[in-house]
Amino acid sequence: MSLRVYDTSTRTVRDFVPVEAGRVSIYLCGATPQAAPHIGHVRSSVNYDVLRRWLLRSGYDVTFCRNLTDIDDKILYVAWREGVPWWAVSSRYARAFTWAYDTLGCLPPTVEPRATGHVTEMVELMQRLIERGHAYASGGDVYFDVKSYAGYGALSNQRLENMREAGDTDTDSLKRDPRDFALWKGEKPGEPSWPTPWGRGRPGWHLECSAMATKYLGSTFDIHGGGMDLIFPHHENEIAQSKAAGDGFARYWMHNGLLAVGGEKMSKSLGNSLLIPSLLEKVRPVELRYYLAAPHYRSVIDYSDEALAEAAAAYRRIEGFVTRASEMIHDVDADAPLPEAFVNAMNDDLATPQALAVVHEVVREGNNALAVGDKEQLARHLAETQNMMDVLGLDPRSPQWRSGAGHVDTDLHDTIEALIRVALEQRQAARARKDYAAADAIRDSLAAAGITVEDTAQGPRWEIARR
RNA sequence: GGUGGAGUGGCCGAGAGGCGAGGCAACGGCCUGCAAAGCCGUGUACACGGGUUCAAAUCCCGUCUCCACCUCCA
Repeated sequence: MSLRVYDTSTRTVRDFVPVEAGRVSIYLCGATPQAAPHIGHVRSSVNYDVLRRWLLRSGYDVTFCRNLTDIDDKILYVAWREGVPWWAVSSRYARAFTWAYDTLGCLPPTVEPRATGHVTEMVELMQRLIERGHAYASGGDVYFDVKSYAGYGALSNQRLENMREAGDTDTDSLKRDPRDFALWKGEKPGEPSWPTPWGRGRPGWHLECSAMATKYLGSTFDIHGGGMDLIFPHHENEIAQSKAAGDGFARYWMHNGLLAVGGEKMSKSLGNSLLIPSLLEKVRPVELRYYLAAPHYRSVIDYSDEALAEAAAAYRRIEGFVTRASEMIHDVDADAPLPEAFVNAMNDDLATPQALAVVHEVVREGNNALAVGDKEQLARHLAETQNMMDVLGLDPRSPQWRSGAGHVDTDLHDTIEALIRVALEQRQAARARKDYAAADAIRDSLAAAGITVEDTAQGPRWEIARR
């Protein structure tokens, strides 16, 4: 079985067949950096990172384009409110998004284009649309004529007559139809602007994605992704612009489910955002990633501290096995085949819940191999576990997750190791003479210093305790 | 009003006609000097009411509740 994905435009799960064999092009709607990223933004990023890693593991070359909308009404508003230039606002929050993506272990995009760097491409696209009779300039603005494009509404499965008017400008009188949307907004005093054949102005929201996706991925490309809330109007409008202009555009549309709090969608405008730094006070980044990657990407995640803590516990079970097994096995085969059940799960529209069930089963078998000292089986189960977790961006042994709590990653490592060794030798001596009070006192002292001790068949082992 | 999605055991979370996904928690056991970790075992859950079927969480009809989108949004 090869990959099948749910395609929003057909509302069915379809076999994935790329335009060009062996290569996959993905466009992901990234952020509008007008505030710090919240957990919902990061969920989207993690979901598509898993898709990308799975395609890479499946042998594809992947071109991954994630845009940054660095100009829009809210950025201008924040800049006005703070009395700083608009580009200072978008740059500041763009850095915050990059930090969040990196912290969660998302691979950097192949290209990360910014809207303001692609005005030329937008102007060209508008010219094509006007020539073909799908757009018109009016009072400095440029609008898309929705009635000129018969497919309008196909993605979101809506009929034009049921749609309300577009509220994207405050000058609806300039529109031929109130449902027409702005491709370009004419210059206003105090706002940044760029020159066009129709006067100065700035991009509308949707145009940039059409212009940038086709610039970097070609007239027709494979997958376009984003949050469910972007289906309408954003993606509907992208399709209208690009297809009306003659491009083939995206062949598969994927949408991740939103993140809710208390049953309500998280969004900047509702003011219920959970920001990344505060979540990282509760769990480690890799545990947060596990929490976001474990449910199916199209389902709603209703955030709770308890569920986050459970996810962290589940991850630690896997991590514990990998850590203990790695002490016995030093060369892991990164090319070892993945369990068939895991492959089937991932190919089935990225069924990460079933994929993780396979991981847990392999971990159980691995723990049994560890218990009986079967190194051959242990090596196999360890390699399988790490390779499966790597597909999910969750391999505990990856450099991404090695530093931080649980690891001594400074030049003090040898010193600390030696000190703990001394204490453990004294404890072993006490145990040997059955002076358990002394042995337990040493263990308690180590625990107070943040070191947990476990006795195993191979002798005591220690770790820096999790917070 | 239009368009989608959801309701599963104490909790999270899959599945989509017949064998109880998986995890967390709990309880019992094994192991341990005691722990920890791990392993083994313990559950008869599918919003409600009807129906189809040898068999329904899954299909059909009806009902209730919740969420998202219908031009700010990932």
